[in-house]
Amino acid sequence: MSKHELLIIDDEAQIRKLLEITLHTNDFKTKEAVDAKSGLIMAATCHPDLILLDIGLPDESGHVVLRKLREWYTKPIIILSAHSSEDDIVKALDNGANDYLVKPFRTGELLARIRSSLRTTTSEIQKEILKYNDLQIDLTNRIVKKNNDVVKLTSTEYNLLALFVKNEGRVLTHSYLLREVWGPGYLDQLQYLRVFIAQLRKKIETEPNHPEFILTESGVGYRFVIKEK
Amino acid sequence: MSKHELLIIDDEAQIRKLLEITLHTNDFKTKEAVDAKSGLIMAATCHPDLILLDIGLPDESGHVVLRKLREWYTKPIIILSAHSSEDDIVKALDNGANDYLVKPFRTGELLARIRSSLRTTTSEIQKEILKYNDLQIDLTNRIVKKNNDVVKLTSTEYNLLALFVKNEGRVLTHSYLLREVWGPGYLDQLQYLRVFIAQLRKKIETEPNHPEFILTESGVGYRFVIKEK
DNA sequence: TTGTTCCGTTAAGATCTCTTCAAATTGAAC
DNA sequence: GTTCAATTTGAAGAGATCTTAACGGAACAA
Repeated sequence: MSKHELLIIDDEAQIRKLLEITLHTNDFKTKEAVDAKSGLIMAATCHPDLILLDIGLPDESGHVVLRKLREWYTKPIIILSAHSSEDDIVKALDNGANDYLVKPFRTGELLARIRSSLRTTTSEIQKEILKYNDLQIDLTNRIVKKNNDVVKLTSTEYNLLALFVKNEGRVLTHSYLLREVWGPGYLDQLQYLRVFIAQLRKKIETEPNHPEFILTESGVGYRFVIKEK
Repeated sequence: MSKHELLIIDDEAQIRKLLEITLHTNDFKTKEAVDAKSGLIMAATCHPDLILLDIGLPDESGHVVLRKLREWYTKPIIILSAHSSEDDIVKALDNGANDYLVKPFRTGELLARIRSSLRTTTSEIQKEILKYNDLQIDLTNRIVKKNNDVVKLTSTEYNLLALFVKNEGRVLTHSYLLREVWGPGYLDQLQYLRVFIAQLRKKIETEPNHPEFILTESGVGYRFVIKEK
């Protein structure tokens, strides 16, 4: 689980401290800003995964900050506010806020709303593209490229490669690979593995007979490694 | 602006009536269900753009309904509940709810939260008209053109194409396509998919037997790609 | 050296999956 | 009910993928 970085924009030191402690104990990283101006700058420079924005800032209304952020910032913004009037809430939500919590808020609820917001916006986009020298693997789109050319893999070849990538650096035994890719009924079909390893190497290795990525661990299995150049 | 269709799952006739009136005057279409069982069936058959779910249903807990919905339903779910305990809220949000409103709620706020939820999940395609070489797709008006001639698509064909366009470059598995276009009860009707892919290709591809846009990923699904020329 | 074991490579046939066409069925509009 | 368009079903052939088996090479021990 990669740590999400949140930006807190709030002028009250007490609230910032509370948020910081709560968020850190729940595995989030935080950045903090005390007013609108520094908040906008910090959002632009550190690209947080989510912004907690106080609506009552000293230098400028949070509503204005929200509009300015939304000109370019597409990730979730949760409003924290002492005002609970319907007008404020509707205005904030229509200006692009993802959620609105009235102070004093319950920390458990805040955390759940943060998780919910992060979930909905990262599940769609969350592009997981891995690059190993001239080999590039896009796990969400199921695309593999070698020297920027798309490599056509069959479904079994892809499943095998994905398994290797997810266990980079680790030795995967013959039986583990067979079980995961073909199923528990194929534990003795070692030959399948040999054939498919050969095919994969032919497609993704620069020199298939001197493999750089898929190494043989004789008598045990195979290992996918990345040699940094 | 195309009308969004919302599904209301609530056992109180009074609330349903209130929601119906509020939503209709704000340009939403609604469907209604009075208990968990009919709610789940209706969600599966009419594919609403958002679900308003009461947590206190007569036949089954809303939490259970929420979990069952989230096994396949990916669009927003907003919880309406008489309970305001933090436990309930956190549980619902962590089970996949996008928002949680405590009854009695303010209708203006509800509407703003609905708009906010719909915005985040449909914001992907803001471009009005998409142009891919000689293929042109207008998602807001449901018009598709090939070489500037309007292509007549049936509703199923269009839904399929729209789904591809929204997920350009990504492999969409057979089951995903079947679930999104036909519904979760059609996961084994692979043949439907094959027939409709063929029809779509005949209509939008220059050479239907050498597809340029809709590519086959044998054993997995299909992928919509744009080859920059 | 010889034998053994493990691994890599290749290619042909078997099998699974996809495409295509067409007929049957459904459902909506009149 | 009739008509028409759309969807569903079925079936044959084409295509892609998997399976199998045969062979050669490398590593290692006797």
